[in-house]
Amino acid sequence: MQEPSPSIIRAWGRLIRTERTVVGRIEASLKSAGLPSLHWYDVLLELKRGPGGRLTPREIEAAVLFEQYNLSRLLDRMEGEGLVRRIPYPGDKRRQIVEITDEGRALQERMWSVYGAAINRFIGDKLTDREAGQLSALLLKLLQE
Amino acid sequence: MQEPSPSIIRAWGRLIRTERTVVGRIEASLKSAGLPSLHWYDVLLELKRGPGGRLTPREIEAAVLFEQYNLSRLLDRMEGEGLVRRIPYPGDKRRQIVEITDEGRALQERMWSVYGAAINRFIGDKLTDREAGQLSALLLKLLQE
DNA sequence: TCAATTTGCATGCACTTGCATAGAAACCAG
DNA sequence: CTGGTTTCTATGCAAGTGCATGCAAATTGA
Repeated sequence: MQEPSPSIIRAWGRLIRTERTVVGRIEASLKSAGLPSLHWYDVLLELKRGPGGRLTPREIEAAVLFEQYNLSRLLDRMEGEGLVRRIPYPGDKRRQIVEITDEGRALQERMWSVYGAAINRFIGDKLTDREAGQLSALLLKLLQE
Repeated sequence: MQEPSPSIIRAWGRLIRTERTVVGRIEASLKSAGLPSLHWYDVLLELKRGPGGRLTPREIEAAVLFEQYNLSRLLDRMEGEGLVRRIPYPGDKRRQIVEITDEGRALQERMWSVYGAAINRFIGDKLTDREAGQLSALLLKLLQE
């Protein structure tokens, strides 16, 4: 095997470590405010953005990169909390539509007030907009293919 | 709350998504080679680097950013597989020393041949060394504090 | 048109992680 | 010293995740 170059290895290590650290900090902010985790937020936000606050599980899955079975059970829990509602998909009985409830919208907003502040604190305060743009561009290269 | 700027939000989203995607690709490489996960590798590598192949759990924890209870149980499993050995810490009966075994070293090497190749493929092929350096520098800023 | 395949979602089971806390040893302040 | 505190590791229990597979509905193709 051709050894990866030191700068590549370093970048990879930093990517993992940084993600873990920043996610940890942000999750801690949410938790200490008594709010659920980022996964819940991701789903709520996607739904809110979807047409009429609705998406199919497959669409959510693609947007947030969860496994099908994990999303299925996450939706169970969120439905149990009254944050989303599953309704039948007209014309295809295999599929379903997930719709965000008013309660779900309210939670998304409450979460954003904490989450947004955490993003400011743990990212916004550390990078200029220009640097953030550079970072996004570099990360995009890794997503290719 | 002061809304985070769009470029900050975008960078944050990319960070999570990229990490998730690349980790997923690399884990898939390991799995399809019948090898254990990155967490195991991280522990093996830290130990191998430690003096005499030894570290305390706390040292490993700090290096790899695992939770104490998760590391404790991961070490149980690794010890069960004969990759690692726990030995008493002289002079402090609360503590312990974890030592990598020959089998552990062998596994670390087998994993690296797959892992290193995956890093090349999923990162090395997508970034120049110069870009990797820029990425590391930007991520380092996020780790500060 | 209908058998075979694919698609969408759910679920049993084992494994892993999070949380709280236990228990033992070491440390520290008076 | 010694009683209270801190440090280090382990663990019971609940929650979350991965894997394989199930079932039902839709789609495909000979």
